[in-house]
Amino acid sequence: MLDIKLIRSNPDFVKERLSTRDKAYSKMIDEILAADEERRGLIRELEDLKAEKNRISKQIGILFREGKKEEAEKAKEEVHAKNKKIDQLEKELKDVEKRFNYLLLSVPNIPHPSVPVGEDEEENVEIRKWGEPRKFDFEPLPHWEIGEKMGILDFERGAKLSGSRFTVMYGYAAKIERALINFMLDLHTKEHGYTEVWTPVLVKPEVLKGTGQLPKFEEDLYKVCDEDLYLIPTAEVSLTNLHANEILKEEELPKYYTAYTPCFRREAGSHGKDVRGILRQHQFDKVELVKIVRPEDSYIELEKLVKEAEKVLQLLELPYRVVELCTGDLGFSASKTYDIEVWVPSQNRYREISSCSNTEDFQARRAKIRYKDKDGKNRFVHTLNGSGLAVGRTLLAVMENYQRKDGGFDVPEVLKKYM
RNA sequence: GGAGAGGUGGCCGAGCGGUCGAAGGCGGCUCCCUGCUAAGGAGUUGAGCGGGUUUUCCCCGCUCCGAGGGUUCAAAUCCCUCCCUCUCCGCCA
Repeated sequence: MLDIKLIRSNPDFVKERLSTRDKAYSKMIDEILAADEERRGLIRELEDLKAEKNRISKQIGILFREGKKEEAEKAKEEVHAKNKKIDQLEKELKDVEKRFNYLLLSVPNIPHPSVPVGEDEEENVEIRKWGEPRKFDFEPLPHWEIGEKMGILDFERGAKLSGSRFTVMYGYAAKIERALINFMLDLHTKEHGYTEVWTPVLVKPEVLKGTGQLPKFEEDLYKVCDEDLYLIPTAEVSLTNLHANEILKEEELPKYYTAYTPCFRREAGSHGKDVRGILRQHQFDKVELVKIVRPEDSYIELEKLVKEAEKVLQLLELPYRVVELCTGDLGFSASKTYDIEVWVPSQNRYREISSCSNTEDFQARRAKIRYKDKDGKNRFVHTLNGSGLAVGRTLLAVMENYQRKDGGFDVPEVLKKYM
């Protein structure tokens, strides 16, 4: 959520920055300003009325004590009239505020000035590459063929149980999945200073509002039908909201959290995309990294975060590249995002395996995560999140990059002690 | 799921329908005292919003005592609904 005071005081700046994402936001800012104007007018009127009412009410107490019954009764009449007006204005205010809040919650974050301007992923900028894609002396197979031949990936039974984009893994695949999770968590907790967290995967709507999935992206989420709970699309949701509605002490910052959780996404709107294999599933495992930091540290922390995620691929010896997302490809809550893309031999291209973002105070404002600074002032923290990494996609990358001519594949050295 | 108890400021804990944003204690901060430390003394210390003034100083107002409704001129205080925590029972991985 953007600061309404920023929108109010500098609408042209906000419009200009948001138009790098999509031109349509200009109109939305105007609507917000209009609603804000209306809202504040009502508040002013209401507060004056309430102040007056409170004053008279206090008088009534005094009058009764002094035995001045008639005067008190007269004053009551006066308050009655005020209450009628107050009720009416409050109803109006409620409506305006509902509209205002919805609008404000529907505006995406402002891209950082360093973010390249562009329309879509075509204009993302490659920052660096690591490793050399392997030259095969045979035609590399896609992971689904390797998996089916080995009998460790079962798409048919996945579909039988749950429908398309659900997979069953047996033996080796299941075991590597588990090994990868342990390997990643160990790396981040032992080498990078993260605290391992285990969280619920069903959360309340306000939690999803905090990180920006609601109210705008409800169709991407799975909702439980008998209760007001949603399955998390990423552990970023539960980790970031750990400190919702809290005022932290400055000394407590930064906080580094990592968690393994399954993630659930409806993948509405991606029909026909990546339908084969385990690249895009409704349920997948991910080890997530979340940082809660002081505003002045957040961009240094973002660079560190990307390196920490990259480290996983380096140790697994999987070739990858880092790209910076352009304004048009930036996620809703992000100010700046680096994607890490791993080499996928069967597709002869790099595919996203991690996304690392600084949301600045966008989520902090929504979730009300603050800290008390040295002067005793409450300020919003900055929050960051990144995949460290998407586990299923890592498994797929291992299977394809480490495949052998005989149809099997090798296990990366660092994983062997986890097997 | 059943029975009972309870949800008040960073924490603990009082609270009669008006004088309660809330006693008291702890903690924090500032100052005094002290050679240092400890002890002692004085003061101060919630959040959000709107407005004024203007900027990082303050002033005025509104709202907030789990959440949402209701009664009343007036609710932390009375009533209803919901949520959560604790104890006991039941059920269960």
